[in-house]
Amino acid sequence: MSSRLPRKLRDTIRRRLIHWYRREQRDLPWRRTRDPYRIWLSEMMLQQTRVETVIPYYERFLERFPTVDVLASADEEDVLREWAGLGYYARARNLKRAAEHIVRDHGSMVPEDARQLGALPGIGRYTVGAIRSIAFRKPAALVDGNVNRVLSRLFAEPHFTDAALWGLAEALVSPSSPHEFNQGLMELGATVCVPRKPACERCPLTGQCEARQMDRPEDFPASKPKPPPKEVQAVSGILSRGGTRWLMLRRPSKGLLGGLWEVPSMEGDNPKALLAQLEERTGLRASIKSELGTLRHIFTHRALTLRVLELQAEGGRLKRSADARWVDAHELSELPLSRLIQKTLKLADVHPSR
DNA sequence: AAATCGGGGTT
DNA sequence: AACCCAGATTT
Repeated sequence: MSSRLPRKLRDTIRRRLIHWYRREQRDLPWRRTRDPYRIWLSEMMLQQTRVETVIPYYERFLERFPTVDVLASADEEDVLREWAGLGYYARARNLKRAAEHIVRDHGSMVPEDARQLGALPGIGRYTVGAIRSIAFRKPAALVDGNVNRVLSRLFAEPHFTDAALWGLAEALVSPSSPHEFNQGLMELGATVCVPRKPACERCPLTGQCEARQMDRPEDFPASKPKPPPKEVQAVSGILSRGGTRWLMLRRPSKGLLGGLWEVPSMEGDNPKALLAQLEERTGLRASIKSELGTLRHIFTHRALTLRVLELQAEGGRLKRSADARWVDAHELSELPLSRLIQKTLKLADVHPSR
């Protein structure tokens, strides 16, 4: 693959991109540090998540978990709570598990070695390249959505294979300043070479860009048609005790919203089934007191229509369990809650308070 | 190779 | 409403 990249072109791209990045880079929190732990954290949060969304989470997370040792010895629930609202919660569980590995097996130091990094949970090919190039200044390549778009346009290739893309990235990466080159590629994709209406007049690589030459930047890369999210019905029930405590259940650790807390819920549109499941799981009997309303919530691959009911306690006693609790408004604020549950509680006029 | 896994900003 | 974001993991 590198054989198809003339050395002169490679050097021009490197030089122009790095110069542009030095001049135009945004001032972002993780660009003010070389602490590998902080670089790693930023990369985990930035997976499929925009810079502007991540910044406040990043700052708060580091106040609470300033070092890999603090993170490794923290409770998973506390880690999830700092992550709540950011999405893709497996990232937080993997981050915590990886921190434990690093403390136990690597003397609390984030490893430089690609194999050791890649063996950590939640760290794939992209994140290995990001940590090695940005934190350790190793000439490691990386490919993310931005890099894919920039390279596809540079070479007017609508359907790069992964192998071709990674081969190009490896051939291109600057050995003398890999951190600036890689971040420059991503920065360009994020601020100039954007998916729609790219600002080619501000691009340092217009002279090298084949898509620009064809005046068709938006044709690259070709986007694949994605199936629409599957429509799903669900029903939730709010059960309170004296209007001051509410029944909350912990979701299983794996799968959708794993490890987060929710009100009793189930798929389908059958309130009686919900009541039956509630009694089965908690030992509590309840009836339906009122309809609070309907919520619409879109996940990436699922479109949820949720009926929210107010339940009325009819007896029984809560089985002792780590996964079911009566919580007051303060305790509610200390549980990791997804956006969906935050919306559900709001609809029921239940407000977590610190 | 395709499906799963959140949430939100842009256009 | 469509698109996609500093992707990883499971199936």
